[in-house]
Amino acid sequence: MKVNYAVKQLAKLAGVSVRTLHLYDKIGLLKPSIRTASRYRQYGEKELLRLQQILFYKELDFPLKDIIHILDDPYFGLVSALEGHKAALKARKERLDTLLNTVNKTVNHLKNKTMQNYEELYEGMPREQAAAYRKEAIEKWGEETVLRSEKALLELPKLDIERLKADQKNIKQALKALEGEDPESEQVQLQIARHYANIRSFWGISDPTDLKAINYKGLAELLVSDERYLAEDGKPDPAFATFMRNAMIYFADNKLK
Amino acid sequence: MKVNYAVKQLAKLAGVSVRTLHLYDKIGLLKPSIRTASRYRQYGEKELLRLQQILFYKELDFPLKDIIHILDDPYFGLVSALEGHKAALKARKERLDTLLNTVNKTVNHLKNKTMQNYEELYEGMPREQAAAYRKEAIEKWGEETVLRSEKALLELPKLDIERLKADQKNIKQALKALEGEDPESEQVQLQIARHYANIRSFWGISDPTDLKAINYKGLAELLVSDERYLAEDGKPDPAFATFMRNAMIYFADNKLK
DNA sequence: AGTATGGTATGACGTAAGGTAAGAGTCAAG
DNA sequence: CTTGACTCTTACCTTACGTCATACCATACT
Repeated sequence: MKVNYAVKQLAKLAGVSVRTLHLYDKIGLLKPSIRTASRYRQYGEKELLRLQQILFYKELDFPLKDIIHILDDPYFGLVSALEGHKAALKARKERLDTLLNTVNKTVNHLKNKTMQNYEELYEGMPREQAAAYRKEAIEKWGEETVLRSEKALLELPKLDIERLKADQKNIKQALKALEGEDPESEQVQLQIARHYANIRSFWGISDPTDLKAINYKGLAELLVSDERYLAEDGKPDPAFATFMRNAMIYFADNKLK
Repeated sequence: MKVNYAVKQLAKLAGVSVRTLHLYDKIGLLKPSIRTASRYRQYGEKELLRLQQILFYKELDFPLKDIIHILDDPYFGLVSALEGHKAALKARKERLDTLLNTVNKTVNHLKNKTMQNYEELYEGMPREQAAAYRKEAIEKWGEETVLRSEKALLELPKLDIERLKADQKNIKQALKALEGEDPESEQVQLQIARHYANIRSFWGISDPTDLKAINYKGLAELLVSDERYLAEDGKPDPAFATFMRNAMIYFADNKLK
């Protein structure tokens, strides 16, 4: 009563892939007991047992070359090999401990330099205002985008965020000073371009196609429909809102593709 | 005052190989600041700093692809990446713990099934006799060989060693029964061949060239010069020693190459 | 008998992070 | 002008397979 397994059967039995058995055959780790006339591999019980042993040593992270020796050379120093292996494993574990320590330290270090929470992120705005801001941003760009960007913002070093916020303030001030100019003038458009880049940065959008003209125009409409976005000091400024909307729309239509 | 490093200089400074810098250049991880007219790479201070950062993340086991993103994309979620990495490191550590446990168990299991010490290995012989046996073996085959074989023997499952010992006894008894025969007869030579194989196994010599004819003949001479080697029960047997020596020498001269 | 389905064999390419080597060009010093 | 030290690019090698691509084989169904 001899039992024969085809490659796939043996593979399923042992939980390995057919490719693996092909490989083991080629490197002489596990040869089929026979080949059929059409060169199909046939494995018997002995091979199944050997495969179990192979998998055991493989689980111990022995390279296949060593496993060949372990199984084929009865005088192979198995115990010393295991002891040596144990030492190697210990060393690797210690290295991992060191790594974990370093990673922890790094994370803490970074966290101290980053925003701690959403209040801080939206600081400067009244709480309800921040909530509304967020809600509308979600409506405009979708929840996923906003969450992703917030996550990125929270991980950004404080200085960078402060820089972004400061930039935004500067841009608005520069625009405010240009309020009498033609919204299509080069000076205004330059500031609008800065604003666009800043918005993209703030939302963590690196792929230009992610914030298309249509979105930016939507943001422009948002400006006039809710003056809150332009209230530097809490006081609305509808004239400036309209001015900026026009500049943004022109920018979106002409400079963005 | 600008400082320029050639590849080898930078490599030495940072403790990496030139090939590594070539690779980092090719994958866009660290490009030289300029190339000389003859396409020699030149690195500046900025590149040195970047290399330091690269090595930091590399020590944390980040793949180079990730490091590119970490360094080039300011919106890369570094903290989440680190947290995720920490989780991966923890998982690897736990796996290592499991492995260490298994290895330990395996070693203990094996040790229980193997010889514990040299006394046990040479058991059956009086202690001084074992020491002399060992000393002469060292003279014959060299200390390294003997130590290696003893190490192998000590790691061999008990059953196997017992089998070897039993075989040796059997062979000698079979030869004793053939003492009146022609040493060159096929029956005798068959047993001698078994003896030779046994000796080889016992000394853990798997490479046939390691125990050449000359050694085996040396062992044969040893037999008559010191009858202890044939004293089954402690009583010398010079006639049998001579018989066996002849058989061995014939075997060595004719069957071994 | 022909075909649809699915197992099989072989070979080749790709992976991560370089090591190693080959063949050719470059630089500074003696 | 030669020698030795450097450098360039190209390309193959490593581990333990995964993933095709191509072609052959086997069995069941029509």
